[in-house]
Amino acid sequence: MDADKVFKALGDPTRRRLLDLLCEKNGQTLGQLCENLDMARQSATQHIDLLEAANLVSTVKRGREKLHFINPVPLHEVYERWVRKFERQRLILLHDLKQELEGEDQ
Amino acid sequence: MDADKVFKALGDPTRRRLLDLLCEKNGQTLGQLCENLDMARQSATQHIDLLEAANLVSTVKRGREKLHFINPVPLHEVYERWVRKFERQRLILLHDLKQELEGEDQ
DNA sequence: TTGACATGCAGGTATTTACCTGCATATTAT
DNA sequence: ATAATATGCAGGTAAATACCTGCATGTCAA
Repeated sequence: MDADKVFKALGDPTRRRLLDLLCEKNGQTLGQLCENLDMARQSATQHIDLLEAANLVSTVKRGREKLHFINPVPLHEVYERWVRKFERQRLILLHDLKQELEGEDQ
Repeated sequence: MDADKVFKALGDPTRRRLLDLLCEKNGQTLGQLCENLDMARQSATQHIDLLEAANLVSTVKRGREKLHFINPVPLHEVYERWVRKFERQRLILLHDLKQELEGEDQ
């Protein structure tokens, strides 16, 4: 998993919209996705290229069409690497912050 | 939660390193963090500003020092909004993809 | 109170990003 | 074969990003 590519891919509203669109209906063509985007098809392609580079979307050519599918694995890995670690320390960290802030008053 | 700010903040190795440093030892000063970064202090400040804007880090002034604390809440919200949704559909989506690919061969 | 220390603020630059337009290619349908 | 359709490829531009340097401000300690 390339955390950089995954987070950068997710750090754009157009690309998150694309993932949401594919969540609603998987396997859509480029044209179908573009209907919901309000930008030139070529621009959408560039966004999709980044999603593919982050391995968040896989594509399959069918004739002249390109079908797009979500790959949830990198998001799962992001969760394992980043979220769980923070979750585990969540209460501890909040406790530290509270103590530090209280220390300020004394 | 501003997904854009959170993901953009996470989409940079220096900022993820900062979060890891704070995970190791919460409440570090700017100077302490900079010792581990290999860039000008002013550059590190700009990264920290983005982490603060994304609400991933909170700071407290103590005398001439600035202490930094992790806030795990936005990561939790990112998880709720983005990861769980995809996890839920994980097997279904892989099944869809498998079927689509098999359909290609026929 | 003066010097050392920790941080803030103001710019400047090179790279990356997010768009676009124009044209080329490949596939399907008539 | 030809026209319509779906996508690919090659550039060009404006804005955002990630660095930097230089100087200002505020705090502590001798």
